[in-house]
Amino acid sequence: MKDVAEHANVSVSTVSYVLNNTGPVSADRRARVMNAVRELNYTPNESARSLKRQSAATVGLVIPDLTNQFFSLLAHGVVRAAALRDVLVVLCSSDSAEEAESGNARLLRSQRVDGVVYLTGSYESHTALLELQSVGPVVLVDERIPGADLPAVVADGRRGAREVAALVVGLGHKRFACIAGPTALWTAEQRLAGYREALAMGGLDPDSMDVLIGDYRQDSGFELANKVLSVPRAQRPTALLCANDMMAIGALEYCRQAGLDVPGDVSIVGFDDVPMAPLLTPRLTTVRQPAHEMGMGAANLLLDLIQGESEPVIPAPYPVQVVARESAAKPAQD
Amino acid sequence: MKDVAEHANVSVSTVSYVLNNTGPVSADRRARVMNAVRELNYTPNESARSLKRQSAATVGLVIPDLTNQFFSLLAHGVVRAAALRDVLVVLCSSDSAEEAESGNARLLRSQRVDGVVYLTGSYESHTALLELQSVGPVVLVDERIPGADLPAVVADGRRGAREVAALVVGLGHKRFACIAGPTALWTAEQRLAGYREALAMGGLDPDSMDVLIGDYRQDSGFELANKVLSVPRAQRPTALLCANDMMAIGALEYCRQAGLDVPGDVSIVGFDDVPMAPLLTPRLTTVRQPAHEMGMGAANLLLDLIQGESEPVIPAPYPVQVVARESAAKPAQD
DNA sequence: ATGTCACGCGCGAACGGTATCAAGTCGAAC
DNA sequence: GTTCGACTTGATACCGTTCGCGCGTGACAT
Repeated sequence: MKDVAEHANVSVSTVSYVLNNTGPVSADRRARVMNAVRELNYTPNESARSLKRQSAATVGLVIPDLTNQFFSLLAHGVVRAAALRDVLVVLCSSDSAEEAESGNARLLRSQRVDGVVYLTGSYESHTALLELQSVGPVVLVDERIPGADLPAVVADGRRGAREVAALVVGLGHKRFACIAGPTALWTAEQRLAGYREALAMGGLDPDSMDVLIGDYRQDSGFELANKVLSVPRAQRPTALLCANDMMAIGALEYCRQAGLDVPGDVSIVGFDDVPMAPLLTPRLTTVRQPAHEMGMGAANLLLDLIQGESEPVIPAPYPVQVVARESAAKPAQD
Repeated sequence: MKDVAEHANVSVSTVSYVLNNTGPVSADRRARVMNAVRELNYTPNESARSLKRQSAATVGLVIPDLTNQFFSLLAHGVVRAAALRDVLVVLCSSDSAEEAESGNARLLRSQRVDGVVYLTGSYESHTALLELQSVGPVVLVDERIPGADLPAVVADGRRGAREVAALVVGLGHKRFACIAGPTALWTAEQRLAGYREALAMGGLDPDSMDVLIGDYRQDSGFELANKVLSVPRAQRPTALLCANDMMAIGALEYCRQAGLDVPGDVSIVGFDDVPMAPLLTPRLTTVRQPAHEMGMGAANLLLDLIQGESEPVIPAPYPVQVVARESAAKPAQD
């Protein structure tokens, strides 16, 4: 920068002024500076900037499982929105407990990021989250924590669940089972509530539905499907409501291995509408969440929060849409 | 830090010494400092550190398409390995041309990252890459650039392609078509070469194979399958070699829509073995690349390069493994 | 008992910017 | 012709760390 100043015959402050568009600089000096910058191929040192400014133009993104396409779509949205505002994104995996802990804890509190977008997965320790919050803004995605009122970007999961379950009820199913998400998770709870509402509205007893708790991963979908479906046909549920697509995929896989026909023997629906959903056999009936938009929304919300200008405008729940495919159909006539 | 020093009745330099384990410090002073650190809940300011040290303990990761599970697995490997060495990862999408350009260019040259792991996708502008290289180490993953001798982490794609093609040849197929990757990509070329070798070894004329150039995305797989398969049955290839799984999935989807049976009418194989591959119908025969390991390998290589101590030990190509499933079978008897 | 030496420790100067504030220039108005 | 003010510009302190030096003190050898 000193070089640039010399080269342009001005002082460093002037260079700073033109680079940041702060302070008035006459046209010719500005031009001289710009030329010098170009000739010297100069780029400001961001470390120095963030040191002085006490902000890093960087946000953290903690994500439970990149393999879940719903999360990668979200991540992409975050990266995109951040890039549009000239902000970098550092990626943290919270796949395992240690990763979550070691990574997140030291992350924020070292001035390397100005805030974080937190996608919460199956594993949960809210303490880590609250600790994060003490250092900078945190926005939650696809989750909401009842106690603290953290800004959160969510979709209308309850409604989506209700609608997709209503669809299945409308098909004539009577015996339901549900592979739910971790009870600690608000969204999981919402979806379950939605399912039950739909049953009730369809004149069915919500309590008759078998509820199994999964962890949003494919494996647990497989195992729980095994548990709930490997019973005599007469007691077997004819419809399986899965709280996300990964678990639905696991359930589908179980059925395939167990020789159960979907939707002939059992209807299965998921939640999220990951890109993979329409590629399965049968194509998965599910509820579409606008993952990419939610990611962008979260990033923008966080950045607004950080800049602190517009006070936090927490977005309304994003609309969801049930997409009916082939994995749910009329139950076989008994 | 000054607070810590005061609180422990030592000078700031002493604090720095104990925090970095540099310089000799007596036991009791060290203890006092540690206590003060704990009591004050102090964390060093990383911006200041990187300013002084001229390094950021951060690497960049540029990735073409997070939705492709092969890439997300790789990304996870990179993040994991980096975390193990206390290094942050900033994520850059090179999904579209502008993203690639705006993101990458300013990324490295601002001292915010010490190097980058570059996953090259379908879109390519080597110029951007070379520019990156002028500022810090760059390691390529799943790609190699003939001209420049960049350190690269690759799998033995040629061998994998040869073996999977040999498998299909062994099944008795005679009419082959291939949906290849972009010709600009070394790995794409390697795989194609492998396919041709296998044909030759099987006594078939490699030039008889129809080669279509895709871009590694699902859509192009669909379209090219359409192009090559929508011909009278007698001329239709009985085996379709796809240079990655996403395109194979597209091809599978085309067959489904066109009413073509796989593998009855046409056998299809992919490359990568993404987690989704065994979930398709039919389960996709493909070649497994150790994506996670490659990601970790790349990160470790990059970090070695950055530390500059051990001179770059470019790893040998990672072994691949053909995994035979159901999408390739004997051709129908004519 | 005294001179040396090594080991611990603290001072102060960078690292590369930003922003405050005082100084300087110039035109206009009295 | 002088004063005032608007508009630019430059010098400088500081952001939080790291690290090269030099100094003081204890131990050891003579």
